[in-house]
Amino acid sequence: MVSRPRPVPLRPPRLGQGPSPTNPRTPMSAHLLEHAPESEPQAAEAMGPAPQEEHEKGRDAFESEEDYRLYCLRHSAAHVMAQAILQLWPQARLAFGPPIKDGFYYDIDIPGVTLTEGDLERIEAEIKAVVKENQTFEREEWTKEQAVAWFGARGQVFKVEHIGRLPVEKVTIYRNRRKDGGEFVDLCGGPHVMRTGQAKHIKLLKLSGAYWLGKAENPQLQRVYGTVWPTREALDQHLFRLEEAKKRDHRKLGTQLELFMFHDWAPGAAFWLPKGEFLYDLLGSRMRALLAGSGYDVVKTPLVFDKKLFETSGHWDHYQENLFHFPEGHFLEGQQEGAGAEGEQEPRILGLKPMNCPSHMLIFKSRKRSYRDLPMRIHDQGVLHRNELSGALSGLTRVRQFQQDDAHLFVAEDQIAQEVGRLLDLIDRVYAAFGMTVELNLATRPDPKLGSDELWDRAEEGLRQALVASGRSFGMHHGDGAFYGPKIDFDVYDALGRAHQCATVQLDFNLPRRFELSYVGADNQAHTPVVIHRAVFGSFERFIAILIEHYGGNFPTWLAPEQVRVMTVSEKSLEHGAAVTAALRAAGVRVHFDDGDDKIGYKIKMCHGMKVPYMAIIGEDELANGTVSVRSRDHGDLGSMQVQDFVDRLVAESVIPF
RNA sequence: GCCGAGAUAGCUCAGUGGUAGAGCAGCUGAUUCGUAAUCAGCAGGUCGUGGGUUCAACUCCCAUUCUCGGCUCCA
Repeated sequence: MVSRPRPVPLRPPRLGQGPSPTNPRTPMSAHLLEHAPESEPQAAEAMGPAPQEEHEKGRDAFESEEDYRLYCLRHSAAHVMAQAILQLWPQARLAFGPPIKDGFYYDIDIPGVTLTEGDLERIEAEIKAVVKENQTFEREEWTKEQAVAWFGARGQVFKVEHIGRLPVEKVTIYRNRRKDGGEFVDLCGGPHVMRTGQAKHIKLLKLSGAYWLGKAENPQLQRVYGTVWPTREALDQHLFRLEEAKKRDHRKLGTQLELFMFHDWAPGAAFWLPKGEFLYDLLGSRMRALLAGSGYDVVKTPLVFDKKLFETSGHWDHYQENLFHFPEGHFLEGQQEGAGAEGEQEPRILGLKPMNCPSHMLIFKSRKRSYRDLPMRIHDQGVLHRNELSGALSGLTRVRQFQQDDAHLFVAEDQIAQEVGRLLDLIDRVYAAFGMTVELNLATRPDPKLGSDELWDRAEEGLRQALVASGRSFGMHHGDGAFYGPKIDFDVYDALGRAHQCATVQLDFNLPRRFELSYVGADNQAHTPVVIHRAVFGSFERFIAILIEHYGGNFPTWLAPEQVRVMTVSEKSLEHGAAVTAALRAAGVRVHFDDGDDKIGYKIKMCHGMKVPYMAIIGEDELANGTVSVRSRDHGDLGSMQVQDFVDRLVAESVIPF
């Protein structure tokens, strides 16, 4: 029952992390300090004075001064935008407008108005006016009665509702006075920057829907996203970074590199084309081999189960909306009415498994287990289906059919620390191979939870010990564990500094109980094992999407579906080209021979488009000398070398580094 | 599922009620060429699907499917 790892929002890259070929980051702190560049007179004003101090969320809440100041700036930008929107649509009702990673948003309801992309420009123009006025953010404290009266009189129903929920005596409000005598007043805990002029480098990005308080039964609001930075340069860099990310979009590269496709008739399920299937298979088979050699039992389990399995696991009650299920038998159009007639037995209900864990419980339970069998590790790359909401599907990152490098470890309580230690090593080893860094956090007991405090104490302590023993630094996510057990959250950072959650290690006290698992201990008594859900890649689909974007499609030689393209200069060298191709192929190199009659420049251009790591150019010189002229995708013309040297080089670079 | 946007040739895209276009890719021919696009010709689309309005619909309206941006969900 491994929770599906989810992408997490962009985070800034950490120093010293993996390869950052296009690491666009500029040290922000420089801009945020007192002395701004001379060319940016506004910036001196913008970043000079520290943000206002008297507020609920203080400096201490942030990791760095830089984070703190950006938070204030972005929070303030949301106010500036809200003011602009109220100028354009006085009937607008404001909900929440928080700062977020790289920017801010504001949720707004404008009765009778649906914002369009074109409106963003209008709002931006109005924002410029507010920025230019350089209004002061004036902080005031009001009683709740005052605030309710003020916002109520102005139709700000969301603010009024929110005030009612605030567990405080007095609320803070921030006031901006306009030159035309008007003013913008917003309920807000702060903190803010001093003046609206500081939000000069701002850009609105997109529109979307969002529910009031995030609940689908509540009214839907319009959310306007924007980004704001201390300097023009930082804003431009951020916009450039967004463009870069767009170029690396796995959906675009997936088409361009012929890795996978989708079809309307199988929404949320990928077709893996030969080159994509190569990646999929390489990762899967390598992982299977790796695990089989380190004490795992590799299995394959059914896709379709009687609903009883899911009733036992609890999925039927708690996960049914994501479960594909159907009555056994044939679906005949027009015959549904007759079903369930008197005397007829209810058809058996079948479901497609959304997770592997229940099947693994059945395997454990299939015979009497001894403490000598533990830890028992079952690995399964079975096909899983989850009926995700149609609007949630997105490329390979959000699909309905996928596979995981999933395993369940059945352990005795006192084996938790050691097993988790092994997992940390494994996860490090794998992510290091891709040049990705991993950050760890221990997620502890939530409320409500299953199991006694003593059990949680021991389990959390086991995880903590494993983390400490590994020598890795880790943080705490208090209360973020699953209700059935604590877990370790892994944040994996890619080349663009974006964090993803792929790997997972979760303890589970629940499933062993539901399936009534037990093993015989050395004391000849029955004991309940603890289950550890664990995955390294998570879903192959999403991991491959991350890899595509991490490398920008430029896969290293060991991973590239096509490693070398041999290309002839003219038909005079066809024979030598074929011989070189054969030599590479005989050595196991993934090679394609371009023997067409196009010019060599054109062949190179096409080959670059497919991001093949090496080109072997074969002309009359190479024919005469028995050599190849090698061009690298990443380093250009490497000159000529002996065929065997080239083959050796490719073979050496083909070693899978994990 | 909800809000918004979109769907035109294999790909990227133009086309605001009057007979569907471009570039690349493809095919055929010519060309045999040395490190990021050789030339010419040909072929290719029921404009996502189904209804409707209209003399006339890629274009306007309705429904629907899928995709995208978010929300939501992921015990």
